[in-house]
Amino acid sequence: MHERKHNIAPQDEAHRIGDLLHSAAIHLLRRVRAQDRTMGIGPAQLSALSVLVFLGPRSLKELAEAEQVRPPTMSRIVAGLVRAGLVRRQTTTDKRRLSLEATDKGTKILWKGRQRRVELVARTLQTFSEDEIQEAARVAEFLQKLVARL
Amino acid sequence: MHERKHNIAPQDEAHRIGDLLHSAAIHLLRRVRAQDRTMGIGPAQLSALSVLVFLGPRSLKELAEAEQVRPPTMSRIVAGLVRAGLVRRQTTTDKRRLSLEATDKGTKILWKGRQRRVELVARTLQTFSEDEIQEAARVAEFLQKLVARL
DNA sequence: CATTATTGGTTAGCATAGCTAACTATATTC
DNA sequence: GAATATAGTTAGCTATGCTAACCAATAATG
Repeated sequence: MHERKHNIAPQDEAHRIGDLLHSAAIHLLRRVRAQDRTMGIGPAQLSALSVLVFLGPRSLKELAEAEQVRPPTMSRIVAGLVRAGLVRRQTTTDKRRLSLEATDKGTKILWKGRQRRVELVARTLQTFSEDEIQEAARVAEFLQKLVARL
Repeated sequence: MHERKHNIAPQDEAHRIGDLLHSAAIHLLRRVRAQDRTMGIGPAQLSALSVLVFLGPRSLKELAEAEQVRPPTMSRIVAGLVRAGLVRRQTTTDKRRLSLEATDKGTKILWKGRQRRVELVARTLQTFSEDEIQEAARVAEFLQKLVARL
């Protein structure tokens, strides 16, 4: 056996890190979710709406895939958004398909919601030092890279 | 106005980072959640169970606070865990209060679930270089610190 | 070109998880 | 001992997840 004093086996380390990330993600979202409830739109609706606003119109299936949920689930989420006047169903040449797009109201609401959700994290970050904020930027970018590869 | 060429205003930067973190957290959990469903225990139950396993017995109220949910919500989560034989309700000297503790079965299930959830992240991490894994470790620790201050 | 298969979305029905309001039982306080 | 406070539960609402079963429209195939 090789000497491994202060070295953890890489796969154990990967698990430990995965664990920490997972836990951090859960708690971050729990905190943020509390902000969401103040405006009458659920987290799944807000997330789906953000896809339409930032990535543009999508079919229901595409939206479901982007959001990692099944079509019936997305169908209901969209129904809620349409009911609230935040999303429009447009027909296309292929009459099976829908083109889902955010309304102006939806776009406005999204920005406001986004602001609120992010506010909490941003406020906390502002209590950090300059150096720490820079580190936070690196952290966020790394996470983005990681999640993209997931 | 002061010269600010390559410097973004700190509060904007904080918002940008908050946004990235928020988005990363959502997508990380979406991916991981798919793994969860393969074993018959929901995310809220798993998360509550993990508190009991890793931090020890708790009253219902304490558990609700740790998990950032209201007591009635936790009451039902616990009911599910008890029904599944993963958690035990113990009476205490104060007969209003409960001591909730994980059973052996609960502890075993948790470890298995945890393994699966983390697996995906760990597998992805293993495709990274040594340096990147070290960076990931710093990232995870920073996030932990951030979330703790939230 | 008619039939069959595939694809896109919805509906129905189930479970989990979040909430508030209202209730019961026990402790605490005056 | 009576009033008040605290711990949990129950009831009832909404939102989100799923699968199975369905309809409508398109694509593929004989």
